[in-house]
Amino acid sequence: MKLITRDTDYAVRILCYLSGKNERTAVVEMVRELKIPTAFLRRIAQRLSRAGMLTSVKGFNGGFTLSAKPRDIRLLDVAEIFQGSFSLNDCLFKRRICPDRKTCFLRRQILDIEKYVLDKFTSLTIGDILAGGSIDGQKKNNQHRRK
Amino acid sequence: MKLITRDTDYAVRILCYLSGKNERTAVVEMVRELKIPTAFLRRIAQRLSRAGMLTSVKGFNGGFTLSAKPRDIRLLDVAEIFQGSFSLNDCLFKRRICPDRKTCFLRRQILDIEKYVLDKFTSLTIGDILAGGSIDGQKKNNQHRRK
DNA sequence: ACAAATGATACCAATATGATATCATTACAT
DNA sequence: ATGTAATGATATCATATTGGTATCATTTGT
Repeated sequence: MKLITRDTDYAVRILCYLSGKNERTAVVEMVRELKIPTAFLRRIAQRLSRAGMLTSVKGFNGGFTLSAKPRDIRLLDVAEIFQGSFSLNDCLFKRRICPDRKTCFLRRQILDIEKYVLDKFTSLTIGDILAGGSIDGQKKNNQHRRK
Repeated sequence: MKLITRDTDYAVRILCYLSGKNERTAVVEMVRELKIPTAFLRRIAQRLSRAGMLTSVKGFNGGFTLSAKPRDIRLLDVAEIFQGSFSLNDCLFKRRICPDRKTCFLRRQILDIEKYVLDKFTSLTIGDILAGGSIDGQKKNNQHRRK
């Protein structure tokens, strides 16, 4: 059971790092700070850029900046870039008509659980992560104030 | 985001089917009823057997029977046979010391969500699935009575 | 001895994951 | 104008997981 992949994890770190900076930041600098393999970090930053989460500037002194406020970047949207849709529609049984009532019930249970995960991923933002981490974990249980 | 794999799904169907039967049941019969490819069903039944959920009898007139009451077979245990441990320990960061507080916070959130999933999978049993399905979905919201 | 069953494995194709490498393009500085 | 520092786009690769098949060994009732 793996809710987020390494790409998503790295993306979150990149977004958090850029939240604390006002200037454009080049990949080389991020690599230095975040210990993520250069080529990999580059690809992740590019994907975030294409997705509109980062704004990029090419050429000399180029680099990346956050396109939105940390508070407005939802974990769900980050995760979907790298892990595909979290939509509840694509369950195992997509293509066939419900074979019997029993497995239908299971399916409903699974969908309920997935919905819970979806809600959590939707309400958690980069801002929450920054806040949760910077005050030594004391604000740990405050992250749902926007629900 | 896929909470259960096809093996687990098929295993649940097999367990549900055997719940409704008192005699030993051979793979051929299950295949007829459950529309699962023979070789695949066989492998799944064997794994369930090795895990102690089914009791098998070899030879002429052999087959499988449930080893426990439906109410005592937890979805968690079924899923773990096919999908490995749902333990919360194996997060992405297993091998390294927590690189910074921000991602630690993320990790805690992820672990909390995983714990929720774990709880659900633990409380749901084959018995619940049978009950949920057999009364035309009317008992849909009753499945947590044992929590 | 035969046939009907499971046990144990080995294998295979497709996809996802984690990561690297390369060439093209842009843009500043001189 | 040219070199260099940057991102853009993509191709490639190794490994693991998933979904499924095939085969041979073993057991057992008739």
